[in-house]
Amino acid sequence: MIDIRIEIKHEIRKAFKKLYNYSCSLDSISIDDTPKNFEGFYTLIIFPHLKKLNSSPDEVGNSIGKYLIENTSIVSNYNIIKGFLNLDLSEKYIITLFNTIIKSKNWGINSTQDKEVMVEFSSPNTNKPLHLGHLRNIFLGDSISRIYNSCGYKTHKVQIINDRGIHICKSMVAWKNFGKNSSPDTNSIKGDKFVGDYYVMFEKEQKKQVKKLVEGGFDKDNAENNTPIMKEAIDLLKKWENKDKSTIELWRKMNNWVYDGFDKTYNILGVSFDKNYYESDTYLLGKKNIEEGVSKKIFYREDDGSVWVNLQKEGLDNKILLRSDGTSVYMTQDIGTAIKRFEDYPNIKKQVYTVGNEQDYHFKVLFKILEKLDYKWAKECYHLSYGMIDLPDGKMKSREGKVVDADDLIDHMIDTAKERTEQLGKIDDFDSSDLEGLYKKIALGALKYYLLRVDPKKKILFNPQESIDFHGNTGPFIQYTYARIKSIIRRADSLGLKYKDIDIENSVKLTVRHKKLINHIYTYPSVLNQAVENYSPALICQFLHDLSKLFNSFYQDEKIIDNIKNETTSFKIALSNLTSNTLYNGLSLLGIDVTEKM
RNA sequence: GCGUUAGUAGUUCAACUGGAUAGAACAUCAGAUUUCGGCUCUGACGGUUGAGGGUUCGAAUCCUUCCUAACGCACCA
Repeated sequence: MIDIRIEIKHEIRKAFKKLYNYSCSLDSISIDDTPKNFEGFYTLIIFPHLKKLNSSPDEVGNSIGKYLIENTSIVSNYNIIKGFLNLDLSEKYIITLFNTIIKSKNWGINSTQDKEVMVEFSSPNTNKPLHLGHLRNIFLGDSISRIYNSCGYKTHKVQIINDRGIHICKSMVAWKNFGKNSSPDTNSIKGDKFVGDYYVMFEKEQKKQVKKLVEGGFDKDNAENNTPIMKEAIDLLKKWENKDKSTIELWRKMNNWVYDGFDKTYNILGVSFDKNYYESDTYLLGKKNIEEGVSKKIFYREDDGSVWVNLQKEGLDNKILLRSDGTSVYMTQDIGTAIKRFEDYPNIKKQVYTVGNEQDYHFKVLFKILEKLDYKWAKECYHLSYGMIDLPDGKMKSREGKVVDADDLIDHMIDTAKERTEQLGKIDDFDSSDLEGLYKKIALGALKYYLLRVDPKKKILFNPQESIDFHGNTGPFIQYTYARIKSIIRRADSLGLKYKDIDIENSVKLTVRHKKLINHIYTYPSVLNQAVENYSPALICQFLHDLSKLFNSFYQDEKIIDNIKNETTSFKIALSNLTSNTLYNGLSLLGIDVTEKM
């Protein structure tokens, strides 16, 4: 596909040369979209060139405008306002664009898969169920990997599961003490919820015991590590590290409950992973890599035995890599995991870590360390950092139990979707299993879109009312537009109207709405490129919302299947069909399903 | 204290990386359906872009000083 802007830039450069004997680079020519309230599609900004041209904006605008009309087939008209030259695209050119899109079959999709990329996301701890924060992470990571995929990359979706450490031992202790051999099955609740409840139980009991100790004269910091129940947890962690059989068994059992629960949630969300990395597998690798770094003098060992890296030259600080007792810290296993991943997949061009912005500094340090260790791929590691989610009454705090549970939220969204859809009463020809699928699609469409439409870097204020809104800039609005078009297509099919593989000739009269719609669809591939470059599904949301508005406006303005049924009718159906295909493709990159009726 | 990031209509978000009169959506108000799906469309209202200073043809965007908020600066994960 040819980028329209670049094509225009080339022509303008030629015009400058020919009319003014003025040479400039393509980059110095800036072409913008023409703002809505002015006539035209693209706008040349003349100001930057005035000095060199030694002329006035009007003069330059007129001569360039005339040149483009006479010497290219792109421009049919122009107007100049101040130093801005607004260019109208010719019908002939728009028709070329239209035919290009029609012939490409899958506009915007690059299925070469000749590059590889790894995307890490989700990566939960195993002591708590997934919450709203995870959902943003999961949707982002999943969407980014889908976007990569449609831009020609083979993608590997992975997560690192924090399955080991004091947190899971806390759940284990609580279960041993209060669990009475119960299980998710006996209590008929999801496994992750089950284990999470024991974690909460631990924290409650811990609080009680700390209070007791403090009353007995302990100072607070000391008390936290000296309660009987905490001692038990620490003891369990030691046993785990020494591979105590019954401890490992319990650990495995509880983690498996959690994985069962996670799988159910992932399943509803429609996300999956190609490979899981487990901290329990990789934390020892990191230690090995660090010892090697010490012997190469990249890291240094303090007298007490702890290992550090000095990053002051890089503008950062010193960072500990191994504790004095030889145990690993977070950074340790991240180093090991990164190295292992590039060993597992030597061809990946890029590794994307989807992790919240609270860890910006951590990843800066990690990538610097990998660079110091002389891994060439270190610069291909990218931290896809995203903002936290705030609730109307403040920040989510998982330690205080102030979280929005993922499953509860989804259930609630599905209920709302059901309620609203029933009110509309357009579902007579659905059977009950269709309906269940329909509500789920709408609910998740709303939720995914709501969390993806905001620039990842920015924090999100989660407003429960707005998140389940189906009007305006929302997922269901776009799903509705799709369903609406599909209804037209069904009708066209039943009437035997032709709209596929048509070649539009000049006999079709294009309106401004047609032209805007075609131009918009034509830019889809460049939107995808931008989305990849900026790691931003939000750009796709915006594109789809604009596309839906353009279509609905066109739909309202004129009858698509009219009585005339000539080439123009075919064209309008084809344009609708093209719109629905693009909506379908775009939504699928957000992980949002469409529905033929709703 | 130091560092990072942010602050835009009443609210939630945009602004093509320095371009025009800062755009959408929600909410509010006024309209549109003998019609292919009204979860739609067309308008109106709404702004000193946190504040001041600077850079230039031109600043929400770059520099600077304040103010406010979040996060980070652990032998936590």
